[in-house]
Amino acid sequence: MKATTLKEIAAILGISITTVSKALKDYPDVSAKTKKAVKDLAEQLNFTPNSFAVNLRTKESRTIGLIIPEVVHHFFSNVIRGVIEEADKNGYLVIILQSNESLELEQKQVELLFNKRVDGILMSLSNDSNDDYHLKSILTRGIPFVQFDKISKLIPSSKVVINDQKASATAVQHLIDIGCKKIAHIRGPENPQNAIDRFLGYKKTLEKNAIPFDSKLVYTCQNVTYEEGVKFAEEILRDHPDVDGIFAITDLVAIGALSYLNENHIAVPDQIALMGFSNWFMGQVMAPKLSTIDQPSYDMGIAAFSLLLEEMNSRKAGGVFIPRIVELDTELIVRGSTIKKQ
Amino acid sequence: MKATTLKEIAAILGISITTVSKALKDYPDVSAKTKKAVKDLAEQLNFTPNSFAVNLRTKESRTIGLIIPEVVHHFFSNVIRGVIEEADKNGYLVIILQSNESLELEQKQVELLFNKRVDGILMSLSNDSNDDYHLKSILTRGIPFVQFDKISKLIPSSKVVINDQKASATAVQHLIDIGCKKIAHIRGPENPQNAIDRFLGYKKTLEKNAIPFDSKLVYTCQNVTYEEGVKFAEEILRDHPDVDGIFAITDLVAIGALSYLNENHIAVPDQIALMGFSNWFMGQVMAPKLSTIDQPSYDMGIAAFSLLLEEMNSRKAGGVFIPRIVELDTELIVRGSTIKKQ
DNA sequence: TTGTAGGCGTTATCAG
DNA sequence: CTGATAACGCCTACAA
Repeated sequence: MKATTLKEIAAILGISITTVSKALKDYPDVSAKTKKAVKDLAEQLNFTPNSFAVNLRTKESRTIGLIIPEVVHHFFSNVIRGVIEEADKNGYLVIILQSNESLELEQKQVELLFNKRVDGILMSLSNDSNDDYHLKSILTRGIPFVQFDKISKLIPSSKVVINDQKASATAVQHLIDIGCKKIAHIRGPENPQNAIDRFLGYKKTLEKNAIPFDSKLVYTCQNVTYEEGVKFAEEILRDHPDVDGIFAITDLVAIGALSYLNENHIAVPDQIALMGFSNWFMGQVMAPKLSTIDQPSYDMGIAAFSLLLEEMNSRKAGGVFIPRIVELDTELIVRGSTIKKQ
Repeated sequence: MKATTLKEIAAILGISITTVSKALKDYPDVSAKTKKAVKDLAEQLNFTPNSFAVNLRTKESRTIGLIIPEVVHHFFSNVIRGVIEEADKNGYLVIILQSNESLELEQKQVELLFNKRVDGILMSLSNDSNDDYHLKSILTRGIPFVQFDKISKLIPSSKVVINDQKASATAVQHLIDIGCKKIAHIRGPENPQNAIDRFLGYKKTLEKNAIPFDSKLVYTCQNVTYEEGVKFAEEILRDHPDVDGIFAITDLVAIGALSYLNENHIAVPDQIALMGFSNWFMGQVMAPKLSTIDQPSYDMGIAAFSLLLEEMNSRKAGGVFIPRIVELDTELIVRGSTIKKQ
C-alpha cells in the first residue's frame, strides 16, 4: 500500500494541489464545502504529509540527536527516558547514539548527526574526551546544543549539571560526621570534569575538617566498573587496613567494594563505612543498603531537552540565544552502609 | 554558518549543478580536473548532501524506529545497545520510542513512525497489548517489521525470540533436581506471550515430575517490579510456609523476593531455593548470587536489526520477503541461590 | 565531457 | 475562494 499524496487527492477531487494543501491546514480562504470534501478523502485514504518533503521545505526535521557514553547504565538510561518523554510531549523524536566512552566514536556520531540534519544535539561527553574540536563545530554550524552531566566547561553551550564538588563534599562530610577518620576515595578517570570535581570535593572536605589529605588513599578507576570496585576494596584493605570509610565515584563501584567487604566479613559500616554516588537502584537491594547521593537523572533529561527546545525555538524566531546553565539539586541519601550500630 | 549546497559549489566554479553532483559521486564521465576542483572545494566548504533532499528523492531515510515498553530496564537497554550498534555498522540511525507498557501509547508511537517514514520498525509489545490492529497496519503499509521478545504470534512478521517454555522448564527442572518439592511461581501479567509461556513451562515441568500443579502457588504480577517480588515472597511464606522453591518471571522480581527472604532470615537456598530469569547484572551482586536463565538481550538486538535489514534490502530490490523466525538460545546459570550447602 | 530538464511532495507567494 | 508557479536540494535520463 503506497502512501497517498496531495497530488492524488487533488486529482480525484478535480481540484488543485494548492487547494488541497490549504484545506488540510484549515486556511481561512477555502470554502467549507471544499474543506470537508478534502478532509474526508484524506482521512479515507489515510493521508499523512510526506515528512521528507516537509523537512526539505521547512528545513527542520523535528528530530534531535542524543549522544551518550553508554545506553546500558542506570544513570544514562534514566536520562534517555527523560529526554524521550519530554521530546515526545513537544512533538520531537530522538535519535540515540553511543560514544562507548571513545572520543573518536563521539566525533563520528556528531558527524552523523550533522549529515542527518537534526534540529539539535544533546550530549554527555565520553571519558576519553580531551579534545573539543567537534564540539566547537556544532556551535559554528549554528546547531542548538546542550551538554549535560559530563561537560566541557570551555564550550559556551547551554548545560545541565549538578554541583559535583558540593555533592561530593556533602558525601564526605557525612562520612566524617559519623566518625570516619581515614577515608579512601575511589575516583573516576582523569578527564571527566565530574570525576575531577568529586575528587576536589573529597580533598577540600578533608582539609576543612583538619584531616590531612593523603594521595595514597586515592584510587583511580579506568573504566568505572563493578570489578574495579572489588579490586580497589581489596587494595585498600591490604595497603591501609586502618581505613574506616570509602567514598566511591559512583554506586556501581561502591557496590563492587561492598561485595568484596561483605565476602571478606569486614563489617560495613562498623569497620568501614561506604558512600556511593548517583543513587542507582541496585544500591537499595544490597545488604546493607548503600548510602549515596541522589542525582536527578530523569530530571536532567527533561531539563536538557527543555533547554534545547528553548534554543531551537529562539533560533527559529530569528533571535539570539544566550546559553544558560541549569544546576540541579542533589540529595544525600543515608542508608545502612553509613548507619553505625553502636 | 549555513550548510553548503551543490548549487553554491556550482556557482563558485562556474559549472553546472549536474556536473558537481556527478563529480562528487565519481561518475566516469567527468574529467579528472573537474572532479578534483569540485572535490577540493566541497571538502573546503564542508559540503554534505542535504539529507532531506536525498530522502525525498530516494524515498528512504536510513533511519529505523524501535518501540519498547521501557528504556530503564536491564533487558531492554541491552537490546537497544545491540540494535544501535548493528544499525550503526550498516549506516542506519535509530529512533527510540517507549510504550510505557500501554497499548494506547504504543499505537500512537506506531503512528509517529509512519509519519516519520522510517525505513523499518522493530518492536517489543507492551504488556497491555491485546489488540493488534496497529501491528497489522504496519504490514499493510508494507513497512519492514520485526517483532522481538514480547511478540504477537498472530502477526506474520519476522520475529526474534527465545523458547520461553523450554527455558522456563529448564529453570524449574533445576529446582526439582536440587530437591525442591513445593515450588511457587511468581508469574507475569496475563497478556504477554512470554509470561504465558514461562508459566506453561513451569506447569508442564511439575507435571512431568509427578508434582501436582497447584494454582494457589501461582502469584501474578501486574507491573513486574521489585516491590511485587517483596510482596509475593511475604504472601508465599504466609500462605504456604512449606514452599521450598520459588521461580520468578524475571530477576528483578526474584531479587525483591530474595531481599524479603534475607531480611526475614529465611535461608536461601536451604529453606527456599530461588530462580530468576533474564540474568540481570544485579543478580550477581546479591548474597547469595541469583541463579537464573541467561537471555541474550544484546544478541537479540543484533538479530532483530539484521532481520530487519534483510527485509529492507529485499524490498528495495523489489523482491518478496518471507518472514523468518529466529530463536536464540538461553542458558541456565547456576549460582548461590540454588546451590544447597549440605 | 558537460549541461538541460524534470521530478520527488510540500508549501508560500501571488495572481486570477 | 481557487489555482498557477516557484522553490527547497538533489539526482538522473537525456540532449548537446
